[in-house]
This record gives sequence, C-alpha cells and structure tokens, in this order.
Amino acid sequence: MSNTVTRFAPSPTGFMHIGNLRTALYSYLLTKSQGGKFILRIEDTDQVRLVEGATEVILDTLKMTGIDYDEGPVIGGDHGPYIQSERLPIYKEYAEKLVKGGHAYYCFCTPERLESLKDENGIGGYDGHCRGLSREEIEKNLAEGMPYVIRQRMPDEGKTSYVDVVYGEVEIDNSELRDQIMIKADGYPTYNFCHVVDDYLMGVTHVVRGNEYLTSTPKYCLLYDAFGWERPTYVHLPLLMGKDEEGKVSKLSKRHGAVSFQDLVNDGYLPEAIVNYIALLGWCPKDSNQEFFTMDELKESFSIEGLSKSPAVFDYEKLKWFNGEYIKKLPEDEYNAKALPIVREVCGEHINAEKLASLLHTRISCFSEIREMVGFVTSRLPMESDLYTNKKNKTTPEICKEILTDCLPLLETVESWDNDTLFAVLKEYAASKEKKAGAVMWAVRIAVARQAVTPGGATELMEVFGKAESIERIRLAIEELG
RNA sequence: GGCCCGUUGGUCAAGAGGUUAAGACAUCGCCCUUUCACGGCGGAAUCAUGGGUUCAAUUCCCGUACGGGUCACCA
Repeated sequence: MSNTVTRFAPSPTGFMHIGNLRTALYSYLLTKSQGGKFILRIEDTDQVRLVEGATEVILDTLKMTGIDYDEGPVIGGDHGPYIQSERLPIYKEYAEKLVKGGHAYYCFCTPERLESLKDENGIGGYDGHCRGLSREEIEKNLAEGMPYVIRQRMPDEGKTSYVDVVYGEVEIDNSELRDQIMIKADGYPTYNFCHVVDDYLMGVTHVVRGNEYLTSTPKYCLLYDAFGWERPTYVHLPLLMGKDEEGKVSKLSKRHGAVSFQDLVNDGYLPEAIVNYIALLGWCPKDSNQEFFTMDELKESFSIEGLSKSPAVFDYEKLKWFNGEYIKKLPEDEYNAKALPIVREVCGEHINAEKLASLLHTRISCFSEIREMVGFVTSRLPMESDLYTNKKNKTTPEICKEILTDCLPLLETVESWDNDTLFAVLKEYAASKEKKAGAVMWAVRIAVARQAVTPGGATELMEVFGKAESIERIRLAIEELG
C-alpha cells in the first residue's frame, strides 16, 4: 500500500469531455498502479456556469468506465465534504490566514476599473492597485459594505520554478504573475485558490491535470509556500486535439464530432473500447506492444514514464477499430442484448432477427452501423441490373437470369429452409451445370438483397428472409430481368 | 503581443549518440472465400529547419519556423 493520493476534480458544467475523461483515467491509473487512493471532488464554485444534472453525468461516467473512487460525493470519506460549494467556510478561513500573513490582501477595485486595464485584445491583468491600502481604509470600506475580493500577493521579483514529472523543470518570472483573486465578490473561492487548499487538506500527493495549467502552477506553488505546506508532485498531461475537414488541428471540440463520453456511448461505442483507446492517446506501455487492455491490466502497466509530452489527435477511425474488436469479443448474449433490439426495431418480426444479428456480429465496428446495414431487409431497394455483373465470377444480367430461373423451382421444393441445406442445393445445381458456385451465389444474393454489399452470403440472407420472402424476391428479380 | 510547452509516416506511437528507425489504425496490392467482413501475406509512407558539439546526431546544445497553451471575480 502506497501513500499516493490523486484526485479528479471536474466542474459540473455540462457533459464529460473525452479529454477530461482521459485526465480522470490517468489520474486514477497513476495512483492505482501504486496501490494508492483516488478521490473525486466536484468543483462547483462557478455559480454561473453550473449546469443542473452535470454531477450525475460525471458520476455515471465514472461508474460506466470502471473508474472507482475511494472518497467522494455520495460515498463520503474522511476529508469531506467533497463538493466545494459545501466547503465555503474553509476557504474563507484559509484566505484570512494568508491576509494575516501578508500573502494576500483585500481589493475593492470595481469590475469597470479592471476592464479599463485591458488592452485592445482583452489582455492585461490587475495592477496591484489595492496592495497598499491601510488598515483604516480597509475597515472603512468594509464598514460601508463595499464589495471586495481577496487577492494573492505575488512576489515583485525573482523566479518561481517547479519540476513537472512529464515536462521537467518549469520556471516563470514572478513579474509574469498577476495578483490573482482567491475569493470572489460573491464569497465563492476561485479554482486558483480552493483547489490548493482542498488538495492539501485531502492529502493529495500527485496533481494530475491538463497542460493548460502548466504555466499557472507557479502561483499554486507560491500558495503552498505561503502556507508552509509541502508542494505536491505535478503531472501535467498533453492536450487532446481534433482535426477538422481542412486538416487543421486544434483542441478537441464539438466541431470535430462527438466529444463527450455520452455522445460516444450513444453512437454505439462500448465504454471498454473508449477507455482502451484513450488510454493509449498520450501514454504507451513500457517494454511492450500491447494494445488491448482491461482496466486491471492498465492499472498493472501504467507508469508515468510512458506519458507523452506532445498533444495527440483523436482519431475516430482507430476508435472504431477498437470498438469493432471489442464487439467481436463480446459473448453472444451480451452482443445480442445490444444488437437484437436494433435489428428487430428496423426489420420487424417477419424475418429471422437472431440470424441477421449474428451475421452482423463480425461485420460491425459500431452498433449504430446496424441501421443502415440492414436497411435492404425492410424495403426492396430499386434494382440496378449492373449489380448482376461481376468480373471475378463472370456473371452478367443474362447469365444471372438463367441461373435464377433454374434455381427458383429447386428452391421452392426445399423443405428445411436453413443455410446448410440451401447452400447444398445451390452448390449441387452449380455442379450439375458446370458453373462456378460463386456465380450462382452472386446471382441469388443480388436478387435477394438488391444491393452490392451485404452482411452475409446468398444462402445466409435467404435464411434471414425466410422462404416466402426469398422466393418472392427471386421471382421479382427474374421479372425485372425481362 | 509577453511568457511557457511541444514537433518521429495521414493518425497513435516505440526507440536510441552508431538500428535495415519497432508496432497499431488508415491506405494500396495479393491470397482465402458464397459478396462484404474476418483471417493470412506483402507494399508505399516518418525523424520540421539551420547551426553547433562529436569520429558519428533523428537522438545532446543554441537559434528559426510551425503548432499549442496561458495572461478572467472560468476551471
């Protein structure tokens, strides 16, 4: 049992972004690979961006992906509460400590004044206007009920540096650091302040988060220093990127497609496949080329050394491939539980749904593909006679017509309408006429399916359709061939 | 714009001062086959760039370019 403690601290502002999920996963794996503890904390200090139900989405996602936490909302723990809006007095108390120690101060500047400090690009931070306020001025303002914030006082000179586990030493001039707000006018703390307090109070040893915090981390280090607390180990992760139609790469967002875990699940991706894929986006096992990982195997193999520094582009094609592999590995009953309802819904009751679903098992890479793949079952598509022409099997519409005309009476006499019997009948016919089996199958398959690409061969499809429908479709095809 | 970070095939990536620079997805070709898929085999394709250091650099150092992040009473 190690002393490692990590946490995942999302904001309930909407859906679970896939990049966010990856951060949670790495944070979880880092600690679990060492037998440590994992904490979930909800950072809901922005009352404006708060979205109702978002916390449930977070909880559901973690549950579905198998990322279980040792402490957090609902289940509790020794360091609760785990929702920041329930910890307001704590932040106030610690902020006051810093004010007393001279590391923070009250600021009465209006939002308007702050706005005026910005340049034409909206860039420009606070100028330290209220740094020198006297005790009396502060008391007076407070007594008058003036709104105020509490700011962290940054050093005027020098540098602050820390060592990130992934990126190495990061050093920033203190002159780059603004006196950031710790407590907002509404009494809520900002992320910049409260995450430090919480991480310390909750005993977090490794802070795992996105690379967007790389340059603001010195401020947090200064906070730890001001309190006299030991700084945690920082693990910043490279960002997840997306590629648009023009091939331009940027931070993964909606315009790149489905980006939330829920979207992906709704599109028919399996949570296991999603986890497996994103685990490999920015991390690679040492001394191994292993690609398929269960969560337990990930816990086993994960190590910080395998983390990448450079951003990774999210590739839907590869996710699809992973998903297809996971679908293939699904036991029959689990597969059917997902596939059968869709097949039944699209095709109705008059066809052999079990058979059709089973044909699809090795042919889909995503459950959402089923719909379009079985469309030909419900509606008889317009026939294009070109389909009868196949070079490899040497078929033409004329040859196919002959084959179909010959086969129709043979098929009508078939009693047990199953794949093996049908296949035997057609094969025997082919042999008797000295035709290639492929040619016969081609003709029948096209006649029955009325499309080029089908999820199964001729006789398999006939089994799915059943005798009546199959015969009828073949008749129709002969008619159409004139 | 200041500061910080990054750059191995189209994508994910391993790698290391001397290698024929792994593997996977995608792609192309062939084989198998009852179409497709599966499976098997094979091909094409990569070290951003300029300087150093070195017997030797894609690997180490510096600059350049490009990409990204950050400079909020958002996290």
